[in-house]
Amino acid sequence: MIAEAGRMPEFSPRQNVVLEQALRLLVEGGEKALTTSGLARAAHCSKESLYKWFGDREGLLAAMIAHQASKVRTFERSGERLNAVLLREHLELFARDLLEVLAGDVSLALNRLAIGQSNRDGSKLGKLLLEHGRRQIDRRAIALIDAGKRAGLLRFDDADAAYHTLYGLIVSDLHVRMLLGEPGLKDNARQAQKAVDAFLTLHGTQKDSGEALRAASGR
Amino acid sequence: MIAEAGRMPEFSPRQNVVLEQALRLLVEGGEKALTTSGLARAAHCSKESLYKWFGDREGLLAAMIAHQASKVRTFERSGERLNAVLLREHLELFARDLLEVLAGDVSLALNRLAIGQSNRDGSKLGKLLLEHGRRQIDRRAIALIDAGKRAGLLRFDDADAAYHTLYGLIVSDLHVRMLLGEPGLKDNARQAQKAVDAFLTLHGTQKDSGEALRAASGR
DNA sequence: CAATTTCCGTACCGTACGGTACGGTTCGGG
DNA sequence: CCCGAACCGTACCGTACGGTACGGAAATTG
Repeated sequence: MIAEAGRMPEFSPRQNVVLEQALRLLVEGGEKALTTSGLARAAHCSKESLYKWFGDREGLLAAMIAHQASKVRTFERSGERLNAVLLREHLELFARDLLEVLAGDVSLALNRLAIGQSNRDGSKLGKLLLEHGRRQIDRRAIALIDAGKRAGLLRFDDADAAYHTLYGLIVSDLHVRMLLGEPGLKDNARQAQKAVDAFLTLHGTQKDSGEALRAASGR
Repeated sequence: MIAEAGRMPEFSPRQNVVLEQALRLLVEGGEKALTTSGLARAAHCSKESLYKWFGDREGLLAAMIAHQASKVRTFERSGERLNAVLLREHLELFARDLLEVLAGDVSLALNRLAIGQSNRDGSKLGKLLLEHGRRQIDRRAIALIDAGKRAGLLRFDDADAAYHTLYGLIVSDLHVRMLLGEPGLKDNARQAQKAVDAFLTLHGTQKDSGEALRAASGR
């Protein structure tokens, strides 16, 4: 173990190119299309190098998840002072970002891959995907609603429970439906508004309606 | 096409036994464990019979979904007159049933299977799973909340949207987490209560708290 | 420039899958 | 009782995968 944990592995540029090709193959053709031979051909490298760099197939899959996660850094700017309008805007932005991320090609492909493997490998990939892909966005949301509580705009006992409520209101069963092949929503922004309205009805401290606030803030 | 639609295929008893074995193999070992040879061995039938009965592998998977769906008939008793207590109880019962179904071994295995195939076969299995496995429970819930509205106990514009809200409050991201290999909840009933409380806060017409109602009804 | 390491492309190996073919057996109808 | 259909068990075929081995090219190092 090295002192600087959390950002240790990180691959060489050449390896990143290979991982990018691997993701492309996975997105285009699913798990069956991601073969060692196929990846070597597509990325113009040798199978021998693949096994030297990533160990075996599972190591390659794990590397793909880590690589993808390293591309989605979520910024946390919690500097500004919150008011009701700002909180609502940040919540809606989070909701739209979440819906967009979940509907992304690569996200869906990786989730399908991990789910497909999750009952024969002891769900190692599943754990990895949840930790790498989810922790970032979870922390952003919890930090936001915690700030809302400190500013007296939200009321709840358990931040984690409140966050799960928010998540459920935003996503409902959409994620699973998309994983099963259904198309996404026509209007993510509308869904984000509705979800945040409901969330503020449940946990907000002010009685103003979403409509009124949106009218007041000029959209 | 035969006149009696909706319950046409239905397999012979022998075939149902084979399908049951197929589900067992799938639950125990995932998709990789469900091979034609393995199934023939486990079910004491010949591969030739499998191909005669189900066509090919995909036909077998579809038959497994249909077979499983045929076992989960949901009863609709909408006779009795609704009041606030009764509505809440029915909503909580629905929530508990939903959580229990989603956490079931066979349900998780079939969902994993369909999701794993959904980006290489045009999501045919995904459609099938959503239609067979979901329509029943969706209709039960929508009938319930529609009855709630007719009884003046619920208020909403779009029953479908309200149902999706209820679903999100009950399930949140739990289904995906379980598909990825995480264990389920410790207490489904508690989660069901919380979700129904929130749903009634959003769409109920009466201001009584869940706590008060539960105390009044003696649990 | 020479030595050494890294890498590529290909060929190869064992295995296991989906699907087919076939001989022997069971079983129900005439 | 006999015939045909359905079925079982097994053997077989072509294919494609994960993983390894090897010879030669390219790049790195001193």
